[in-house]
Amino acid sequence: MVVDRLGTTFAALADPTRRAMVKRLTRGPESVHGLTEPFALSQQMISKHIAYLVRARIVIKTKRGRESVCTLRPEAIKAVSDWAGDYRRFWEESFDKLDVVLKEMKKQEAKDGRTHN
Amino acid sequence: MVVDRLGTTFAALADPTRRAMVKRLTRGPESVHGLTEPFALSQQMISKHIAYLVRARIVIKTKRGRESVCTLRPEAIKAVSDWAGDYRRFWEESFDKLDVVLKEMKKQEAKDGRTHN
DNA sequence: TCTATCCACAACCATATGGTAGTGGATTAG
DNA sequence: CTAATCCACTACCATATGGTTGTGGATAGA
Repeated sequence: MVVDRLGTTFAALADPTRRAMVKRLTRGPESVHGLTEPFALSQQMISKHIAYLVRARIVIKTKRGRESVCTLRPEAIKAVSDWAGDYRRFWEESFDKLDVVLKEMKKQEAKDGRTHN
Repeated sequence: MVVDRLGTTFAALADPTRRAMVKRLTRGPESVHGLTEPFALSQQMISKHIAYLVRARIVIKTKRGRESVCTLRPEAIKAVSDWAGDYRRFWEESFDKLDVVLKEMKKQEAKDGRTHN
């Protein structure tokens, strides 16, 4: 896997559990234990998932007493948004074309007097 | 892997080769052969990568003669954009807070008369 | 001090994926 | 018809990851 930074970010976000963690962390920092509760997964798996998020720089982990507190780094998610934003024009054009096609089809249907089903 | 639809999309986009393919496909549909040329990868690997993109519904493949033509589906990338957009408010708030912190630091520096380096 | 809690580390297994090599079907060009 | 091109399919290997189990360190609370 020749995975670059953005690729690591995408890979980390591919797992629904990790995306749920990210969502939860938007409410504020949370301990590993706090992140374990809603997920019905072992503490070890949660730690592993967090490790992936940390490696992708989506989350920062700091020790405070016997707890490890996880904090969300917004830059990583912004990078995803920026990447997708580059394709905005493409899909907007595509949807415009699709719109044209749909209108053509409707016209055709009107001529045919029925659909192709 | 309990990967849902969006997860499959993220996983497909984790590979830089596949993201490069997506970029190329914004210029219009392309045959498998056409996608092979710029990547210095075997035809088999390109086919595999395309298969992942197809499975994630990012690309549609249609046969035309002896060629398979790949076309980009903008909806999939829009889904990524929409996902990241949900976090927009979070990171904008975060950056505002960061801004405040930075200004506080500058004030402090002015008082100290020097930086902490 | 003693115990419970929070967490990390290691070993282990199954599966998905990145990558190579070989082959053969289908279509196009000569 | 024959050869070259485009592409899919299979087998094979190495590694990363999802997941479990067991364990032990460190801290907080009694």
